[in-house]
Amino acid sequence: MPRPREFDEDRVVLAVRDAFWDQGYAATSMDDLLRVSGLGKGSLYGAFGDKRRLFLRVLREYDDANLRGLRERLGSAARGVDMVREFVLGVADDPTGAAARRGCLLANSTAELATSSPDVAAEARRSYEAITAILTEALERAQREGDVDPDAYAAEVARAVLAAQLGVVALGRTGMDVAVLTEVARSALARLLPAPSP
Amino acid sequence: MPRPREFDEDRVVLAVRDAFWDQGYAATSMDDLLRVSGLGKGSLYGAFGDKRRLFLRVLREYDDANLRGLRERLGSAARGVDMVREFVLGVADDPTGAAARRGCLLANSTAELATSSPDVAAEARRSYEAITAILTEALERAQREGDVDPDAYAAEVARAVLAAQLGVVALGRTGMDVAVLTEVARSALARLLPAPSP
DNA sequence: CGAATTGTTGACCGTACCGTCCAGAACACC
DNA sequence: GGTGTTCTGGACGGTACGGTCAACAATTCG
Repeated sequence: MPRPREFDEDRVVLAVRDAFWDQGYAATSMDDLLRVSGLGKGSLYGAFGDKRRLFLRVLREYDDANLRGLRERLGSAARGVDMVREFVLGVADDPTGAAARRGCLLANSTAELATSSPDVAAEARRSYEAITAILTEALERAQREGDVDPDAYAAEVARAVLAAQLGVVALGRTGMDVAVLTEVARSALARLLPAPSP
Repeated sequence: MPRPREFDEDRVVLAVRDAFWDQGYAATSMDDLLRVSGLGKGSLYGAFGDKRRLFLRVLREYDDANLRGLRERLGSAARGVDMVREFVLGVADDPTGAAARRGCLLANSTAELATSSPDVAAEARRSYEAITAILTEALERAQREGDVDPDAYAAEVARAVLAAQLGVVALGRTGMDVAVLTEVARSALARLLPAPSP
């Protein structure tokens, strides 16, 4: 009996995500969101609730997509160590530097909102723990494959790798030269992944 | 001939800094700043200009104080490597975790504003380059003192250490357990600072 | 004491904010 | 075709926003 939706929820979430990503949460107005989504006020509020709820949904979907992508890359990587390296080096992959300047929506949001919004902080913990688990798995595989020192504690290395990646993300946001950024990622990786004694 | 100021500029800058630090730039209103500074509107605008100018001044003074502190610690450290270790471990120093949750004003601001404000991005580049230089000096001293592999390229290690510290700062902001955060810092340091072959 | 200069206060302006609400439109089912 | 249900668009309200301004206060110098 009901009237059907005229819009695709996923498209709206993506459009809204980009707005939050580029401007930050507080600096993005509801008018901005209406503009980029193309919806009217009643539709947006009816389908997603207020600004805060919409943002949290966008953030969760962003994180979930991100985790799915990492698991896929782990599954398809030739070697476990490749996935770990790509995780860090990928931050500086775009030669124009645009992706690095944009950074990560989760990292940006955590920095902006963690103090005032426990939900965002909790989401960040959830996401980073999941990433750590994936990296740990990748590193354990790398140990079996002989690419990483089997005596290292994989979970500990995973956390250090995550920290390094987050640092590279933070540096990328400053707009520093992409070549230098790549060098930072490369040198951090070289030291964090202990090579097996031959 | 003029009427003297009734307030201390430095106190105002510190109070305003705390407001921006805790709430972020966009979420802090001019009314908030008037409240925490205790000034009237005319005084604040007369002495510091608009919100944006005031923020940039606060950020610059924060950075300068930060760099001064690092140089002092380098000067007073018993060994160069101690200063480097303290730089990373200090993030998780507060056992209550409050300092870690608060994070770094520069890192928070860069994540929130780098896209929309070139001034903030430039300030971040300036600050991180200066920190890299200080860390490089500390690491070169550590090499002379026999605490770090003399064959390592100090500037490269310095950049990796900075990335690791920024990563720990980012993780700290999520409110994760301080003990775990300390372990992350410790394990990253252990791998980033190549010990000299004995 | 008077003139000149700067600091202070808070009223005021126009705008933009977020969220609600309602009248009408579009469909499904009978 | 009628009825019930949801969706849509925009008008509307109350508030808070950043910033300006003018009147008044405090001081220094002549």
